[in-house]
Amino acid sequence: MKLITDLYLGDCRNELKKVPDNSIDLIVTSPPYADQRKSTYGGVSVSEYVQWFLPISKELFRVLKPTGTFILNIKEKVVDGERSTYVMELILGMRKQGWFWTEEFIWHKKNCYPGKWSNRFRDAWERLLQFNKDKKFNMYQDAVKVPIGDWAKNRLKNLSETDKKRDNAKNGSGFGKNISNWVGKDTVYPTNVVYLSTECNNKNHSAAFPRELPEWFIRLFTQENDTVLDPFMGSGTTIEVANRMKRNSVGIEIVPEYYETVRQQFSLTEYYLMDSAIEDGELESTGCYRVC
Amino acid sequence: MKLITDLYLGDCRNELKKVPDNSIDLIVTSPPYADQRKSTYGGVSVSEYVQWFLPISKELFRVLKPTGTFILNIKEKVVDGERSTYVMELILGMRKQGWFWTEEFIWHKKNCYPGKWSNRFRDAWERLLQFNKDKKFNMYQDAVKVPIGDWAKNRLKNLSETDKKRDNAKNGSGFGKNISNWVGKDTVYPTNVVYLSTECNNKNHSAAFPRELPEWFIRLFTQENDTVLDPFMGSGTTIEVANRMKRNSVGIEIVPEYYETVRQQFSLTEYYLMDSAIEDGELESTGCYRVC
DNA sequence: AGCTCTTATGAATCATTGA
DNA sequence: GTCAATGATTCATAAGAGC
Repeated sequence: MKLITDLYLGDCRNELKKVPDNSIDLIVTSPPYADQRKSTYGGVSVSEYVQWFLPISKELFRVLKPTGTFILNIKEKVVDGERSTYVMELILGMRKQGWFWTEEFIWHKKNCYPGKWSNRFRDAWERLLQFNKDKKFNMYQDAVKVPIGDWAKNRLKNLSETDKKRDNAKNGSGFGKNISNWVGKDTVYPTNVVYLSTECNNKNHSAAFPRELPEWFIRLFTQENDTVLDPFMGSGTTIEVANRMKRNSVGIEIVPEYYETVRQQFSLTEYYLMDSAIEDGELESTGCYRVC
Repeated sequence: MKLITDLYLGDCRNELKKVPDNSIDLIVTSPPYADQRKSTYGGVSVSEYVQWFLPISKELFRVLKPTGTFILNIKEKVVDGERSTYVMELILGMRKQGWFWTEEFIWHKKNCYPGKWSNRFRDAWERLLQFNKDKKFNMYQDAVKVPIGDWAKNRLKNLSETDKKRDNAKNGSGFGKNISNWVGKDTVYPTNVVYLSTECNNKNHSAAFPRELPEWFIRLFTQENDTVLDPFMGSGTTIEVANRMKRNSVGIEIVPEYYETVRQQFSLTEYYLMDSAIEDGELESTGCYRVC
C-alpha cells in the first residue's frame, strides 16, 4: 500500500477546510504558545489565545474520525508572577464544542530550561492533553508496552550516582525494592507520565519536541496506514515520524521556510523508505507526497 | 521556645473560624477528593465539590499571613470516562476570592497505584497547586537544594578556554554561561516536579501522602517557629512532620478516630522531641499540644 | 566498537532601566 | 503613573569529535 503525505502551506484556520470530515485517526500538535515564537508565528497574545484557538479545535473536531484522538501539547506561561488560566479556559471551551477531555498526560522534561528566580523554580513539565470525540476510541496499549528487561537495564544504567544519592536521602523508598517487584514480568504498561529530554540539536535542524513524543502517541493511537495530522507542522517532526512508521500524514504550516524545508525532505521520501527497508530487512512499497 | 500544636475536632468549615486572621505561614493539605472516602467524609459529589470547597478556601485566605503560601494537593477523578473539570473550576473560583495561582507543582509518583484499564494508563501524577495572597511571599529556596548532576564531575575536571569566560548563546536567547562559575558547586535548585514514592505505611487513613511531600514544602516556605495548618489532618502526617521540624502547627479533623489517634500521638510529644534531640546531638525544649 | 571529552542550546522569568 | 525594552541568571542533555 502506498503511503501519502499531504502538505499544506498556509494558516490552518483556512487550510483545515480542505481536509475531509472524519478522515483523521490522530492529531498530534504543539501550537505556538501564547506570546511565544513571536518572530516566526507572530505571537498570539494571552488574552486572545482561547478565542484564537477555539475555531481551530472546532475544525479539528470535524476532521477527526469518531474513533480518533487529539493530543495537544501546551503549557501556560507566567504572567505578572502568576500562571495564566488560558489553558483551563481552553479545555472548558473545547468541552462545549463536544470534545471529551479524556486524560492529561504529563511530559516530565529531563533537561528543562535553566534559570533562577526568587519566587519559583525551573519549569520541568508540560501538558499533553488528550481529547476525544467519542468515549470509545482506538487505543493500542500493547504497542507501547515496555520490555521490562530493557526498562530495568536502561533505568539502572541511566540512574546516576546522584540519583541514587537523592533516592537514598529519602529513607525507605529504595529503588532496588521497586526493581525486585518487576522480576519475572517481561513487559509492563507505561503510566500517564512521559519522561523525556527536549532535543538539543547541535545541528541546523530545529525540532519543537523530541521525536519520541509523537512516536509514542502514534504507536498508542494508530495502526499502519492510519492517518496522522499536525496542523502546526513546524519543522515536521510529527509528519516525518508518522511517515517512517508507515502512517499517512497531513501537515499544515504557515511559515514558508519551514514548509519548504519539509517539502524538500519529502522529495527524498523514497530514499527514506529504502533506508527503513534495509534496516528492517524487508522490502517496502514506496510513498509519495502531495502539495495541496 | 516552646512549640505549640493546636488540634481541633470537627468540620473545618466551622473549626477554621476559631483560627485568628493572618496567623498561618503555610497551609499544606490534601482534601478528600470528590466521591472518595465516602465512608469517612460523607463523600462530596463531583457536582457540588467547588461549592463545597470555596467557603473553606475563603476561610483559609483569612487565616493565612500575607507572606504565607497555600499548597493544595488534588487530582480530578475520572467520571464517565472523562477527567472532571472541578479542579479547574476551583482554581478559577479561588482567583475570584483574591488568591493568586502562583504555580502548579507536579508530584510524579515513583510507584503509582497498579491497575489496568482499556482506555487509560495508570495515573502517576497529582497536582500540587500553589496559591498566595500576595505576589511577595516567603520562599527559602536554599533549604531544598539537591545534589548536582553527575555531568558536573567530568565537565568541571578541566576547563577549556571558552569555559573560563562568559560564552553567550548564539541563538540570541540572551543566555550565556561561564562554566568556571560552576567549579565547587555541589548542590542545585530543584524544579517544579517532585519525584517521590507513595508511602504505604499509613495505617488507617485511606489517603497515601508521603511525609517527604509536606516536609519539602515546609522547608521551602517556612522557618523554625513558623506555623503550619492542615485543615484536613487525617492521620496527621503534615502536623507530625511540622512538629518534628520545629514548626508550630494547627490540625483540624472531622473523624473522631483519626483525631483521637493524632491526639494520643501528641501526648508523646516530649518523647518525639527527645528522639530528635538525640539524633541532632543537642538538647531541645519540649513542645505541647492543646485540644481546642 | 566503546569510551571520554567538548560544545551548543532549550516554548523562561524577573528586576531594572528608559521612554 | 504605565508600558516596553534590556540585562542577568541557570542546569542537563545529546550530538559530535577524538582516542
